[in-house]
Amino acid sequence: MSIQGRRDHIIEVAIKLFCKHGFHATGVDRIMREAKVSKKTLYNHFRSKDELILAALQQHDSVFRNEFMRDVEQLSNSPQGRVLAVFDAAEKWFSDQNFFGCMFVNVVGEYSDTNSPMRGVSKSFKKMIWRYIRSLCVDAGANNPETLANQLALLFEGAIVTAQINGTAVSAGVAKDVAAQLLVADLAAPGTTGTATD
Amino acid sequence: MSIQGRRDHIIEVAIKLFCKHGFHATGVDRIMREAKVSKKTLYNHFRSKDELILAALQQHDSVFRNEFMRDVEQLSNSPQGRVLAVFDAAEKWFSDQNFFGCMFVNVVGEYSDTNSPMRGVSKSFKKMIWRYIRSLCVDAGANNPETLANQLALLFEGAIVTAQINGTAVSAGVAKDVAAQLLVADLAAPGTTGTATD
DNA sequence: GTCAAAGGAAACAGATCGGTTTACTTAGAT
DNA sequence: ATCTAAGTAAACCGATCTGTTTCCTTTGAC
Repeated sequence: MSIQGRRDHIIEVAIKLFCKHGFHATGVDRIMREAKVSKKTLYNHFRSKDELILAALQQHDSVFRNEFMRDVEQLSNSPQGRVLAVFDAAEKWFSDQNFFGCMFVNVVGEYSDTNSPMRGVSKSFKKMIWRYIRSLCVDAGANNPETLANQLALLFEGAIVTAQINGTAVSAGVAKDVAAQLLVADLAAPGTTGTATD
Repeated sequence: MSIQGRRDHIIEVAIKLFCKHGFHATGVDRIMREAKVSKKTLYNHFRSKDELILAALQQHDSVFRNEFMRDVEQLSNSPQGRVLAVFDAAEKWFSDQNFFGCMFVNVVGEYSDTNSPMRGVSKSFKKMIWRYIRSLCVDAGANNPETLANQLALLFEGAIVTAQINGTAVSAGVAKDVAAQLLVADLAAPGTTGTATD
């Protein structure tokens, strides 16, 4: 296996374990055992467990972003339909066998220090999601895309956590219903300027 | 100090540490040190760390429930105002120096086993919140209190997580705006029967 | 074929983990 | 005053934690 492929494999295994068991509960020994890699190799690729966590978060950001956007765009072709398709993509995500909530929410629960690099990655991930939703709102012709994106992002977040705790994907449908109401309300509304929440 | 008071004091310290640093990251040594209690005493009150975690969750459930409901009821006197006051109480909560997100969301991120007692406590906490919101909706004369409660609970959850990640309380205001729209829409709607999401 | 870089297995280090035990002290009810 | 229940401090247990080191094998470029 190539050197980069090995590194990616370690990260992939780490992501799975971090999502399932959390960050402090997942030891380096377990990651190397399940990745079938020696400890020396792991520490040759990552200077510390914290750096591996950061690399895992960044990789997950990239992978999730691509898969999620692809799903949304495949689920609907109309601009307004895509705004709502966010919640269909969410439902698919929640239904996955390996859904354990949002990795970026989970990491923030274990690292409360505001200056922690993990929190920085989480914030930027959520901002990326918000920008994506906003772009969908703009494409849909929203009068207040920023405000609408704030609202939809909140629904999205709530649906994730609710699905995680209750172990069902139905929250995605609830969120989608609200999203549809908010979208039609916005399209009928006068164009006042909204602001971002972050 | 009374025997019950000592037990409560340990739990209180444990809650603070679990919220701030997470569950796996908080060792019993640190809890006993900060509670100024010997290890023998701690294990005299709790058979294991897991039992202490459970006791902390249950205690937090009770304390939070009472404080939150009191806040909501103090923030508004009208039935419809109280539905929205949920988000004013949330804003107050998010603004607290010691706000580190929802303890019940955080614990689920560290214990993914569906049969874990921690997850059971989390589910029942969220169900309690949902029932409270529903009762407020009923009092407000909602046509579809169950559906409306599903929607408002989702917004509530989203506001919590967003406040936790971004470190600001503005998400409460966003959620409140949406809640107001949903409430007026419900009051103007025909009475179809909704269902719970859990 | 040779040589260097990388990997594997395992021992090792020092700290911390959850949890038990020992020996001694305190406080309260009788 | 006495006796018991509960407390403390600290040693101790085996396991696990992150991270390093040693020694030996593999592999790929030249």
